[in-house]
Amino acid sequence: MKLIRVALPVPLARYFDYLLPEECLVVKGARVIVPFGNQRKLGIVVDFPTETEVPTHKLKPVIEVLDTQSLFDNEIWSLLTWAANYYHAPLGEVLQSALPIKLRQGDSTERTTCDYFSVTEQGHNALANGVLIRAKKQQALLAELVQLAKVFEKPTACSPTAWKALMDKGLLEKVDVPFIAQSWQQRLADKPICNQQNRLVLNKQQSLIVSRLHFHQGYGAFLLNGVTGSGKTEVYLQVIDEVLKRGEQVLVLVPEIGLTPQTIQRFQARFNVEIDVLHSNLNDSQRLNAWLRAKNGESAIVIGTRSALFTQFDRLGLIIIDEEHDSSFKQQDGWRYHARDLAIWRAKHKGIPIILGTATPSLESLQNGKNGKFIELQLNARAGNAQFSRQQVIDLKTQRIYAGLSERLLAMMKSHLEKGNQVMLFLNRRGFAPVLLCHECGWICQCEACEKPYTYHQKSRVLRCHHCASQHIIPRQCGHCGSTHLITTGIGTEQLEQTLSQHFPQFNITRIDGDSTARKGSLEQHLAEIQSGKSQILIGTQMLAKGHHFPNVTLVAIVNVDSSLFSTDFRAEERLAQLYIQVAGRAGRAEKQGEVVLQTHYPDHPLLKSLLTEGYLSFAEQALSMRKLMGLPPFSAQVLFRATGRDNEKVVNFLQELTACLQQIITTPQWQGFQLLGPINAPMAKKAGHFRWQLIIQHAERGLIQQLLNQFDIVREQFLRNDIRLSVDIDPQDLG
DNA sequence: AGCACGCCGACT
DNA sequence: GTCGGCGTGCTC
Repeated sequence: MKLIRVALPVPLARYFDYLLPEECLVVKGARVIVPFGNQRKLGIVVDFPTETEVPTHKLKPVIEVLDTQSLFDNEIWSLLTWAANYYHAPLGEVLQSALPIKLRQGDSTERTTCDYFSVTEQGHNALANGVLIRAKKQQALLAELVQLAKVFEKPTACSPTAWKALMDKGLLEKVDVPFIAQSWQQRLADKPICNQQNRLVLNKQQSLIVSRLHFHQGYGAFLLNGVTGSGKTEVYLQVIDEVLKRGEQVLVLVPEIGLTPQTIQRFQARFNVEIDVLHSNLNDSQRLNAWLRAKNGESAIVIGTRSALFTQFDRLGLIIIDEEHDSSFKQQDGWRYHARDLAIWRAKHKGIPIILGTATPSLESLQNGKNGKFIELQLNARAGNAQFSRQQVIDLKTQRIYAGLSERLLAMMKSHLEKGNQVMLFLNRRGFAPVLLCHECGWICQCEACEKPYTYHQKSRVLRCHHCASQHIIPRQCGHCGSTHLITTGIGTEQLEQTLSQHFPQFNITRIDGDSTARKGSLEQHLAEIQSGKSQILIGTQMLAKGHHFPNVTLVAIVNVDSSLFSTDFRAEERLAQLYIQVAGRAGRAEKQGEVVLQTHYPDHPLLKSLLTEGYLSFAEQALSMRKLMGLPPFSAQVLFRATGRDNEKVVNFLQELTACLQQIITTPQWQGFQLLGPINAPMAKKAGHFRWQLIIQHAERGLIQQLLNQFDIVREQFLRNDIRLSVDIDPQDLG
């Protein structure tokens, strides 16, 4: 019997050893099914130890070996092992998160034939005889399908009910075609890679950048700082074109909701090559397919969000991160990796260029530009003759306010709407009102589990906790004094919608937030309403700001910026500035003068002033010097330890012990310069019934933090307890 | 993380 | 009497 060491998807910082019959062959990176406690689990083979510390009677044999080859090529294996190390996450979890769900469940990596279909003879007859005359949808679909090749894959945009009806009637059948992998170049045959007629003429700045990237060899991180509308996408497309011509593949990472149909269409219209878009509504088989296609070199371009970073390629030649500053590139649960940072690592080790594009670079990336780690490229000429938006700050102190809207803003809205234009309002609070309280005694109706006020939802007539998603009926009486005089305070998107519908009854309103888009496809539906001009007033949370182009919006307002100006999170101002610039870019495209409005009680706030009068880069400059003064990132690296548990006392004590232990380590001279911030209450001190405390470790040298954590990993075993959970977040983005 | 074992409260 | 709550401990 041989020994194999297996990484399992459990949050334990260790591997498990199993017995393997001598005659069984298995390689590193293959999947195995193993017994684990009284369950079976799928693990990845990571090593072949010659001896083990586990007493022999505890060793169990492997149940099944699933692969004869590793599922991970060298490139991705070294990325994942490095990442597991850097983010102090169990390798088992990291490896599995890089596989499509089907492979995590033990499915075969063989390409199946089940995705191929063909129209039967009956189908052709039915179409000719007009049998489907009363089933218009089916008729149309079938007519479309006969246009395709004799054997085809299921079209992505097709009604599932019509498809099923055709299958059930036997007009359509699944065919078994042996699968033959074709590289994207073979598939392309003699068609050109790029549809030249769709190419736009580049301005001087754009062509300089394209040729600079064209002549670049090997690794290089390019920070493409392009103001909204300056033609970033065209630069991407032309650089991609060059890479494809060399026979190499391209990976494009986009933010979570930035994957707009418009962007995808633009890629598809430009290139004749195979493009896989890792959409949120792909099913597991489609994801597996896309994963295999990229690995085998069948697709040329892969576009996807964060997790698409772990796609393997036959010949990867370029990585693009669009909207580089976007916080959705940081995974917020499980192992908390930053896809942008890992993408840079990947590009560096692969020796290929990476483009980080944005109109509002993160302060981290700007600093990397200054210290020479990134090459900065500027695009500041707006394409076409679109004008810059006019901006205005409304001082709420002197204004009468209706549901958060000043009289002045209402007047501006009226004038824009009456000219037939659209108006967009941002408010970062969904629901009707964030607080329900007693007018007699001040009692606040709050969620027991999180100790935060319930948000009042008027339409669905419930109280909802936005931190744990629990619901509560609306009480008729105060829970403290019994008074029936309960009132709401604060304003949410729902209330804004109500107030505006009273104010502007002649206009339609579309609201886009987590509540109105919870149903699948409803976001797309709402966006279509806006696009078609069916509604004129648009209300939304931050999610409305990303990527969508609404040419008829001429007035954009951020209803309240004050909470961001005085936040405990040092990144809040940066995010506000990014939102503002993104939003300003939404107004006044298409030759119409746009207006952007901020409402605040503090119009003289220095960062706000520099943002408005001198623009994002000078805001960033000022924000960077403040960060430097305070020793905050990017001038230091941070690690956040978060402890959670049911018993508040125990959690505090635990984290205090841990802090004391770290304190002990860092008092020696070799560990100078560390700062321990905490233990302090996490911004969400109680969430879903668990108390949360956190500790931030900060040091100017990233390497030293890593060394300390490695040192600490040894001691960490002693801290393993089951009533308290400890999570580690390297380079935390959200201190909440 | 899961899952089993184990010990105390409100139900047929 | 038992069903089931979650505290504690373990997984090669």
